[in-house]
Amino acid sequence: MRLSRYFLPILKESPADAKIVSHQLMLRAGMIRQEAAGIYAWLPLGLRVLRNIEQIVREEMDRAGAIELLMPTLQLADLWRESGRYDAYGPEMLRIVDRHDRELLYGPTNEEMITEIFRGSVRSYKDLPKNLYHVQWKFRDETRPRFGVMRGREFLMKDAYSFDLDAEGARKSYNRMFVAYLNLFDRMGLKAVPMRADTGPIGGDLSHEFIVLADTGESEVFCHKDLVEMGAPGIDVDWYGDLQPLVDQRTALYAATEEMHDAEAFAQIPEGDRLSARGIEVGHIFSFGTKYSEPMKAFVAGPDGKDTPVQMGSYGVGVSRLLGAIIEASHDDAGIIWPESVAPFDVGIISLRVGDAACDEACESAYKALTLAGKAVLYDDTDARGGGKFASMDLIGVPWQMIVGPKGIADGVVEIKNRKTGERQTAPLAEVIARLSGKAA
RNA sequence: CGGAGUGUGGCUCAGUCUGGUAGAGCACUGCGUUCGGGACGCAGGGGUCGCAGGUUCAAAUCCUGCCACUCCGACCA
Repeated sequence: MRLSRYFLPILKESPADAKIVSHQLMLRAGMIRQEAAGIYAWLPLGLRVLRNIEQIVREEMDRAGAIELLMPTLQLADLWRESGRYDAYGPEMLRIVDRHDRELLYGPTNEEMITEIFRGSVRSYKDLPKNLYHVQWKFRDETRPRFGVMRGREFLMKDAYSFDLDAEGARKSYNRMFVAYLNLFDRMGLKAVPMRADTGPIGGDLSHEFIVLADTGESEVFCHKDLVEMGAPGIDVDWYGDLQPLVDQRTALYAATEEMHDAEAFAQIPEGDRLSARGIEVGHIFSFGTKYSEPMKAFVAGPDGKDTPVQMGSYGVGVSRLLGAIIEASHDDAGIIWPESVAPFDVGIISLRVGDAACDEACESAYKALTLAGKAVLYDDTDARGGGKFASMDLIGVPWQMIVGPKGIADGVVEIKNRKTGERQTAPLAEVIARLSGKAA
């Protein structure tokens, strides 16, 4: 993408409304624009990152055996009356009436609808287990939206729903998601710690929140510090085998959110290993048995031919919130430092002298070669001054930056800079192109 | 929902107390000089001061009502 043809409204000053660094940087980098309290338009740069994150989530869900579909944002009130949640949910649910006076709602979550879809098609235990998910916009009418996309009213969520014949199967489904979540957050460069969590209005008995530690986080959390550095299991796991040991490994040590905190148990941990911190909830998984399948009559025939309500679980990832979480975890004074896996562009090319024939030619050839190699390239071909270009490229966090100036080109070399380490080297143009072409996107 | 604030050009804000021709910086447009880490000069364009009423010779400024947004708290898979 040539910057001269792109839409990238960068702000030099930080809008006064933004109180936390991720919100400020998203606004300054021209990723989002607020349209109403807790409601944002996603500008091109923000959308690119959102899509990258979404794609990682999707890949890890698919790998763990979940199947993607897409449910609508609007749902019938009657569906929610079946589970009893239409009245239970309260003013956080946005209720809408259509021209025929039919009561609708903008979905805050989809347990009811997925249960309705499931019961309409599945009759036999032989079709189990199943895990269906989608990535869709949700709306929750929070009394006080804040912190940009971290607590918006409209937000993008991945929600998966599992269906099993019995509790043992449900536990396996839960474990698959547990492991998939560890991998998915790891791929985004995040250290997310699973913690025992309250089930809230979703209900159920087993639940973990995945928490990214950050001072600006909204939740107070307590855990053993070793959990933070425990790496992800990796993708080479036997998804339909026994995942319990992997899960046990991560749940044996103490970790709980404020609601589930047990001060006595926490005190048992050696003092130096205790971690009391704030965190951002980026995922939340639940196992809730027959809470919805029972009242909504989602039954399957078991081996004995008798109908039994299916065992369910639901598994959420706050996709739009993750942008905020990643920025909170990875930035410096100059701006965002995107992990390469989610960066909006892989490589930035900065031309220091637009109009200089040799300089233009070098930039064009690099731009062409890298684009053909499948890299997402942001080519700053504007005639702004160097300093501003460096600042912008750093602000939006492009991981690799290639700096092309007339002085270097006279000797056939360009400068290459890594956003994260700040390391800069000078090397021949062809060599730099070859190196950057080979880097994993 | 309780408490506290803010709405003035695209952005950050001054001006409001004490009514009297709407301002600054950044951004933008044109010309010129510049050019290796946010340049400089000159000349420009752009705002019914959140909305509606009221007071007044005169309202961004005073009064009333409404709307929107922000912050602290409560709330929140």
